[in-house]
Amino acid sequence: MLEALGDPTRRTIFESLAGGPRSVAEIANGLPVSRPAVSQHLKVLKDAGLVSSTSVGTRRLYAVDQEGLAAIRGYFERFWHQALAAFAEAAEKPPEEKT
Amino acid sequence: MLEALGDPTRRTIFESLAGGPRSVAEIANGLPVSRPAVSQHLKVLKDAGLVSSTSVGTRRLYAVDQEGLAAIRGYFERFWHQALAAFAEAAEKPPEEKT
DNA sequence: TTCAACCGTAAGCCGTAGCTTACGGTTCGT
DNA sequence: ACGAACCGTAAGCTACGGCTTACGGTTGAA
Repeated sequence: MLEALGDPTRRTIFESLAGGPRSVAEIANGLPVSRPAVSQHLKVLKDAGLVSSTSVGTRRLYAVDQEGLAAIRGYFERFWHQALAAFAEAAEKPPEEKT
Repeated sequence: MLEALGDPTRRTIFESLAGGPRSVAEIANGLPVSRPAVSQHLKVLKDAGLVSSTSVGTRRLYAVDQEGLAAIRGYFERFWHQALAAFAEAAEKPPEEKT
């Protein structure tokens, strides 16, 4: 899931969807890559559950998937708390390593 | 920064640091890769500002960098709110596209 | 001071991710 | 019914990322 956002181009595409749904051609304009490339990236993002698509006429509108974004948010939230807890615990028992 | 967490192995390493500081050899044990590989991954994570290291004797203890983690957390937090705002706005004016 | 433990870096190989071009399928307009 | 607009997928090339092996440097112990 995070590997989908690892690629810079894909992350740019994802961020361009934050302002609302967009079509493939719209996204491709303003990007230094071809339209098929964008299409492939969108497929990856969709498989990762980060975006959703709806057909409108001949166009295809892509938008950020709320659940997917929430999942990532939750991931880092948990990570954050866990790291804080470990840090606090290590602050109390300073010399206690070796395993 | 997110591209550092794109690689699965690197993400595993990062997650293994959530429970507290660890040495390179400790991390390498339990992973299906060699120690130098772990070392290289740690370098990437460090350059990305996600981990920090301290020398203890001949060992090197790596730990998650609070600031780096906070930065990522903030990134998704902002993204989340922005996406919500765009979604709410789109819910009011249904037919209003074309740019 | 010599040996062992622990680690970072260089060199090199190999798989794959990302890009482009080319093609075929839908859908709307005329 | 024909053409144009919009898009997804296949094929193929290239660059790069991740891994291993090999080496050298530093620290602590005997």
